[in-house]
Amino acid sequence: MNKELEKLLFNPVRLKILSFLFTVDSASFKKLIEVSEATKGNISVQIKKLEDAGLIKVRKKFEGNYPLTLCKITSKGKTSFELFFISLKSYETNKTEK
Amino acid sequence: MNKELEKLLFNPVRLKILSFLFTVDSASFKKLIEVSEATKGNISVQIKKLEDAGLIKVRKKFEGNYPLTLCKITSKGKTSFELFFISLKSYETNKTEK
DNA sequence: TAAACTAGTTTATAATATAAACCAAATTAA
DNA sequence: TTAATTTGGTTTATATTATAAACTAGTTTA
Repeated sequence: MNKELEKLLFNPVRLKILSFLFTVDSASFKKLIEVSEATKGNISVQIKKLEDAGLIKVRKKFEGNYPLTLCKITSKGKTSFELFFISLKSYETNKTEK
Repeated sequence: MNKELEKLLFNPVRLKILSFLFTVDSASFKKLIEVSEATKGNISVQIKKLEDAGLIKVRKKFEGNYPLTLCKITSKGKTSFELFFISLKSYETNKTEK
């Protein structure tokens, strides 16, 4: 996994978003606020970063009268998420060598 | 695990340092540069942060004619490191719920 | 029609990461 | 012997990032 990608995912808010999208495949802006416990402004920025990196796809539409932002994980997002945890393992396994 | 601590460990360089100290119990500044692949300035700052948080203990002495900075993980550091990975699990387990 | 709410985005500021510059002393080379 | 280089760091300047606050644009309610 490349450095850029690791840096992107080494952030609680982005990792929570991606982690959640891994399970549900699609979620609203509102839901992501709830899941990540971050502010709206923060979520807005982090969604954009994940989108720019191609890890999620964002679709904006209207639900009734209100705007609705829907986020979906991409296949790149899925493999990146998995790779990230594989790379984390190398930190953790030190524990067993104590 | 509290928010401050999580934030402190949600950083590749600091996590690598702590992770390594978990295995060896004591390491030099030089060794930590090698392990973390970060610059001297960066390591210097991150060591201070880990020390301020009480996760590592730093001892400065002379080895022959040269200064030598030795870092050692504290018991708080050990439990923090373990707790951090336990909390990460909650992100990762989403994968299985797909 | 004014107040409050929804669903966001933008922006200002504070915090952080990092490289670069620096320091003090030791070593080596000229 | 003195100038250049190396060691083992620290400090600082700058760029990046995170975040809250302010804002946008429209909707609903009273």
